[in-house]
Amino acid sequence: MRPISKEEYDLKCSTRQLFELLSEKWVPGLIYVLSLGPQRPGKITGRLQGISKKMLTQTLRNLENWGVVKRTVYDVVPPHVEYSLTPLGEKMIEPIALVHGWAQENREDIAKVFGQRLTSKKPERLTDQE
Amino acid sequence: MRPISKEEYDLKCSTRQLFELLSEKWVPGLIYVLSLGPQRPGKITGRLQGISKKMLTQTLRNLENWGVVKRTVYDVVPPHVEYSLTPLGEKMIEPIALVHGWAQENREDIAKVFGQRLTSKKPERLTDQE
DNA sequence: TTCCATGGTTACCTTGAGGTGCCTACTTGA
DNA sequence: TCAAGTAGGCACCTCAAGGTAACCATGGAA
Repeated sequence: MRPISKEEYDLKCSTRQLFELLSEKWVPGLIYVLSLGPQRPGKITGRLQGISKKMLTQTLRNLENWGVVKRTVYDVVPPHVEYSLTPLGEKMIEPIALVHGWAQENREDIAKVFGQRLTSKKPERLTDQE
Repeated sequence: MRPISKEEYDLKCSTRQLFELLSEKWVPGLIYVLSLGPQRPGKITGRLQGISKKMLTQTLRNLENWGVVKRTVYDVVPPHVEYSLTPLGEKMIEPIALVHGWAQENREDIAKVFGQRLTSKKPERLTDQE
């Protein structure tokens, strides 16, 4: 009935690991943007509202080391660099797309929760049990 | 062809918001555990390897404020408290289950990436472009 | 000869998420 | 009278994620 198996949510649980990977602030966004096709850094910055140059480079460097992203340099001037997904990266689109699809269908609910989250960072029970 | 729409990944993008919600360390795990049925804190701690008492309470309190989790107190002694998902919480199972399912099918890939991640926290280009 | 665009690197700093430990309150049982 | 189990609050601390800003190298345009 419930859709999730009873597997322990332990440190070696792949679900937990995946969430840990995807919880790095710019990772899902970057994979998402690159899923639209190979991109130059400038373009990526334009599409990822709010990312700084440092975080862009850093996250790309990480994804590169993980084998998720490929960096291609064209030896011209001014420098021309392009980032694209590796086959492994292409695979990672799927879970992101799944979440994306769900998020689109449940905008209102997310907005509701997200609003609550913003207004009460410090946890506080709103209505006290009597 | 590509499964993700061209919607900007901006601050109001529900996908981004959802990832932000789910990236809180214990949130997916807690929703997952509660998806197995209402649970008492002791039981939850047992199932969520590594969570501290403080983080359990804090995360539960947050989820409660967001309307995702319901807290029920039975006035007996010793105290008996139970946490369960609200209808909204039940809805949130779905994206988590989707990621969960994908993670199960792609354990090896995740392990590969996750391993890389652990060995190189500080980003460093492994092979230099010549 | 100064400026711009490109793609980075580096040092520095702040913030807050998350961890540890100790305290309370209640009642039952040894 | 003291321990133990239950639920949780509170103070404190640390580490690292992530932000800002300045700097470098290059060559063509103005």
